Amino acid sequence: MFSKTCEYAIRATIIIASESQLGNKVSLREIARKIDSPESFTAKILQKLAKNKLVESSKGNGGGFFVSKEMLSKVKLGQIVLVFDGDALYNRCSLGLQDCSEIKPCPFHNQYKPIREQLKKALDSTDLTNLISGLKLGETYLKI
Amino acid sequence: MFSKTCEYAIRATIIIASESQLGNKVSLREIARKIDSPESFTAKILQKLAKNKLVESSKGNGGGFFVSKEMLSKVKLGQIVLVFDGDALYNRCSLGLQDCSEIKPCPFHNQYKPIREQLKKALDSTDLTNLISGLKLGETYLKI
DNA sequence: TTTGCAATATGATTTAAATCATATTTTCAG
DNA sequence: CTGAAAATATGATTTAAATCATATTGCAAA
Repeated sequence: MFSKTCEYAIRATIIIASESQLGNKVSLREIARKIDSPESFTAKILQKLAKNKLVESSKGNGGGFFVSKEMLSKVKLGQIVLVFDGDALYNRCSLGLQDCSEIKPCPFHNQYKPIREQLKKALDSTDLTNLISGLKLGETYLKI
Repeated sequence: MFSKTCEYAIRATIIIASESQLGNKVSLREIARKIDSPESFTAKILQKLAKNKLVESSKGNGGGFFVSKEMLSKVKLGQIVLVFDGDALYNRCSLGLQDCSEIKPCPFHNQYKPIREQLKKALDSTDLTNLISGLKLGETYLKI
């Protein structure tokens, strides 16, 4: 569904959010290790996250990645997906037709529509707090 | 959502089903033209469809691709997706975690689960007849 | 039984995604 | 004010998906 890069981005953001709630910053090295992704690849992803203000970062000794308290509830999963995979998931015709729309639906459009809407809703209503709350409680996991 | 190859495959199958209902066979050339896909690429896709018995084919003069009446209701959209994209859509963790499961769900698992099930249901309950019925009525379209 | 049409088989190329590597800049601690 | 830690910037490589090209096989009609 999501690109691999996007999957990594989401996992990285969850790590950052999770640590931030404990008051910690996380370094690239630590994130890469925790999401089992090569460092230089992870670096690019984190840069993009930071540039798009989905996470914050500070350079230098003692620096790292983090999110502020407000961001925990403001940043939605859908925003991460949008940055890394664009709006294809939301708008692209499931059969790849250029002209597919409400007034000229493709043969699968009407069956797919409610599913896409449900997905959109889930992505846009899930914020970072939602994603990390289960982790602390031991109800959800982020291990490979 | 689907790979491009899979999208082409679905469109091709719809064309074939649609023509079959009128008693016609369709040639590779015609299909490629109608789904706006290069011939040699389309050829590979059609071969795979035929090999997996999702469509039938006959060689030689007057030959072409077609589906029998029974197949129109037996072949489900989900089967085409399975052949071309595998079961990733059904089983792969949305965050790419190997261990994600009901007992060790990832942070998005529970939100995603109902959506995936709805999608699975839609794919497995949509047969070729469903896909072509709207076309004849002018309610759905397959043009680029 | 030959000829042309049409599917089949296989391999090569191109393109985009994923991954890897290195150099630069910034910040803090000492 | 210097050195190490850390993010940032950019480019190269690898891998997989998508696309292109050509040769082969089978069928049916003339």
